[in-house]
Amino acid sequence: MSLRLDDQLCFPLVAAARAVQAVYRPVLAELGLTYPQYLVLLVLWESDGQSVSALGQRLHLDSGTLTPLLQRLERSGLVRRERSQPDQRVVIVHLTPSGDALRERAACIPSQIVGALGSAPDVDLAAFKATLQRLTEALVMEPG
Amino acid sequence: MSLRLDDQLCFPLVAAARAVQAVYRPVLAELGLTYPQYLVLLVLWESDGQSVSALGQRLHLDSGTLTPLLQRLERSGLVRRERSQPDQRVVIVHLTPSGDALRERAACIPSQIVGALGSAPDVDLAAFKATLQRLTEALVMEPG
DNA sequence: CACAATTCAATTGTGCACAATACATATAGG
DNA sequence: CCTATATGTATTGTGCACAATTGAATTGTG
Repeated sequence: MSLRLDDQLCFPLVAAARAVQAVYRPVLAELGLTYPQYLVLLVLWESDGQSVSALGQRLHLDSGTLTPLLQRLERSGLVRRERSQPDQRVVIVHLTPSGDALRERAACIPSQIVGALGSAPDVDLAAFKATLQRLTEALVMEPG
Repeated sequence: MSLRLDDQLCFPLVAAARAVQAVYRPVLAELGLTYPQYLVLLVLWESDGQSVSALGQRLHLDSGTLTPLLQRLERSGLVRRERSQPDQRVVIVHLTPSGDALRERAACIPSQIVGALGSAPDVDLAAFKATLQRLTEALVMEPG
């Protein structure tokens, strides 16, 4: 194994992740969202009223990342946070009506993004995604 | 296109990038490096004495990211920054002897990482890397 | 019941990513 | 030469990622 940048696997992966987020950025900016905020909303649109730790498991993020992010979403009026009655340690995140309504405005985003990605030729998206998921799962289970 | 998290391409990509960086983290911590700092050193080990903007082009990073990162590497004694004589706007980054010497200690990193990734079965690394690079290039050239 | 261990969120601190701006230097046109 | 424009880095501000710690609340065990 060499130390040449072009021989590394990780750099293309990280660079691609940054590049794709850059495609989302202007689209999401119109909704006043960042990409990680959008991910949180995706999860809540699927199933509202989840705890911080449940969101963290789904997105592989910890409370140090989620707490301030959720506070910003709360200041934007998109979510509401409240302690669970049965377990006061747990904070449940709910969509507000405005957060729920944003779902309709976001509906067109996936196709917009796919359109922008369309110029990447000959990429088997399904297989590519499967590879990414296998890789992530293998690493998350890892030594640590 | 749906808004379900599992249907998105981008999230697996971003999650995989984070997971791979997490594999590097403890390995690089022994050298006192972060992953982006390691990338900068990879580029300098290939070819010492590059400008900030040249590093930025190679790594797709701007001065707002690189300037403080390089200042930290300078405080660590691994690089030296000096203005180019012919063009005083340009800052050239040089490896110090200690930065150059670190290359030997880093030599074993790629194989360590490949070992950790080895548990991700059935991933054709070469094809996967090619896909990532095609994707990144297509996006970098894009509209913006 | 009491107390230890665990769980969950929040906080703090460091570092990266990027937009916007500022500022110095360099180059070109007149 | 002198000014307009372009270039290269640095700075500032916002937001994300993560380690480490804190503190409250819950659960398990004796």
